[in-house]
Amino acid sequence: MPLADIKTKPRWERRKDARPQELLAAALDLFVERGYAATRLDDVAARAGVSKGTLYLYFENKEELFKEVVRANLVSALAEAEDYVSHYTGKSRDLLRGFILRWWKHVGETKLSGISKLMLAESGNFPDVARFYHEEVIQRSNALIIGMLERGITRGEFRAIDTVNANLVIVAPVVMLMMWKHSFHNCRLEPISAPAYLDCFLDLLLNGLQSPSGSPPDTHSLN
Amino acid sequence: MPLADIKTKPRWERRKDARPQELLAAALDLFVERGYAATRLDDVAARAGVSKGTLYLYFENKEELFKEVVRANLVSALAEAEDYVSHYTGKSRDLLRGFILRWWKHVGETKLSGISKLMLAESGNFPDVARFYHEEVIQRSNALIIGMLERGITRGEFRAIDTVNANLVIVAPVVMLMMWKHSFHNCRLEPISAPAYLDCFLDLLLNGLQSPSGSPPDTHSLN
DNA sequence: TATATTACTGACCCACTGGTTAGTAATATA
DNA sequence: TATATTACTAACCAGTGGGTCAGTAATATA
Repeated sequence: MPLADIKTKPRWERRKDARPQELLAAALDLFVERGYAATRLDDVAARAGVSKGTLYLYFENKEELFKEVVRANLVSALAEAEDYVSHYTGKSRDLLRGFILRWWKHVGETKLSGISKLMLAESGNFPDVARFYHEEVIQRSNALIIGMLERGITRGEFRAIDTVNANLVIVAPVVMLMMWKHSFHNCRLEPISAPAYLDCFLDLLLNGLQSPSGSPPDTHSLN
Repeated sequence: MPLADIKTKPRWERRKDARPQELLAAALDLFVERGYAATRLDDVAARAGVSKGTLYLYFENKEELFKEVVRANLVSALAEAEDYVSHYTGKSRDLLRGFILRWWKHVGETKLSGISKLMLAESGNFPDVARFYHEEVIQRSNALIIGMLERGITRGEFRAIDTVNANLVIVAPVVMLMMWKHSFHNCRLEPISAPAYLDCFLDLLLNGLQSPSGSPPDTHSLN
C-alpha cells in the first residue's frame, strides 16, 4: 500500500450528521431481510460501516431503532396517502382502485412491505412494538379505507355493506401479497405476478362492492 | 412427607408409548404461542413433563419435531378437506362457502391457525421448513381451491376468471384472519368477530364471482 | 430376589447477541 | 503546532438456547 493511501484513508471518519440516516437505512435492510428478532445489531452497524458501539450513540436500543425506521418510512408514506385520498374528487371505485395501486407501488413492491410483514409476523412476541405500530400505522390506514367505503356508500356507488369488516377483507389480499414476497416466494416455481394478482383482486372486489343501481362491471386492466 | 408417598410417587416413570404424543402436544402449544425460533426446547420438554434430553430420544432435532407437529395436525386436516370436496355434489357456490367455513372451523378458530401464521411469518428464515410446508400443505390446498373454481366455471356458475390468482385472493382474507388472531388481536379494543368478518367476505366474494347468467346474489347468513 | 435393560435426567458445552465501557484517534480550536 | 474535545472502536459481560452424554433409577426378566 503506497504511503499516500495511508494518509488519505484514515481508519475511520467522524460523520456525526450522516450516521443516523446510514444506520436507519442499514437497519431497514436487515429488518426486512431477517425480521426483528433475528436481526443482529452487530450486522446493522457493520452494514452501515461502523461498530456496534456507534449505533448505541445514536439510538437508545433495538426497539427505538426499529421505531425510528417505521417513523421514517411507513408513517411518512401514510401521510402522503391521506393527502391523496382527502383531495380526490372522482368516482369512489376509481378512488379505491387508485389507492390500492398506489399503496402497492409505494409500499408493496418496495422494501417497506417487509416491515408490514415483520409486524404481522412478530408483534405477538413484542407487545410494545405491536402497540406502537397499531396506533401509528394500522389504525390510521383503517380509518382511511373505511372513509372511502363510506364515501362510496353515501354516494350510492357501493352497496351498503359492513364497512369495518369490509375494510379488513379488502386489506387482506394486499397484505397477503406483501407477506408472500417475504416468505414462500422462493418456493414457487412460477412466481406470483403482482399486476395480474391485483387485477384479479380488483375485478372481484369492485364487482362485489358494486351497487345494483350503479354502472356495470368494467374489466379495467392494469397495463 | 409420609413414607407411603415416597413409595407411590417415583421421581419419574417410563412411558415410552405416551411420550411422543405428549411432546407433540406441548410443542404445538408452544410453537403456536411463540413461533418457531422463539420456542425453547427446554420449555417444550418441561410442558410435557420431561427433561430436554428425553425430547431428543424421540425427535432428531427441533426441525423434525416441528415437521411432525405439522404432519400430525395440518396434513391430516387437509386430507379430510380433500375428501369433503371430492364427494360434494351440490352447487359450486355452496361448495366454496362450505369449504371456507369448514376450514375456519377446523383450522382457523383452533390452535392450528397458529401454525399457518408461524409459517408465513418465519419461513424466510428457515428455508428447509418452508419448502416442506409448501409441498405438504400449501400446494395441496391450492390445488383444492383451484379445482373448485374450475368446477364452478365449467358448470356456468362462476364467471371465467383467472383461477390461479383468484385462489390466492380467496385464501388471503381467511389467512389474514388467522394471522390477526395471533398478532394484533390484543391491540384492538373491539376484537374482530370471525362470523361477521367471514359473512362479509363471503358476501363480497360470491357476488364478485357470480356469473351474469347465474342465480341472483343471496344474503346467506352464518347463524 | 438378583441381574440386565433402557427410559430418563441434569449438568455441561459452545456459539451467539443485546448491551456496556475504557480507551483511541480524528478533528476543532487557538 | 499544541491542546482539548468527542466520534468512534474493540474487547468485554451476562444471559440464552440448541444439542450432547455420562450416569441413574424404573422396570422387565428369570
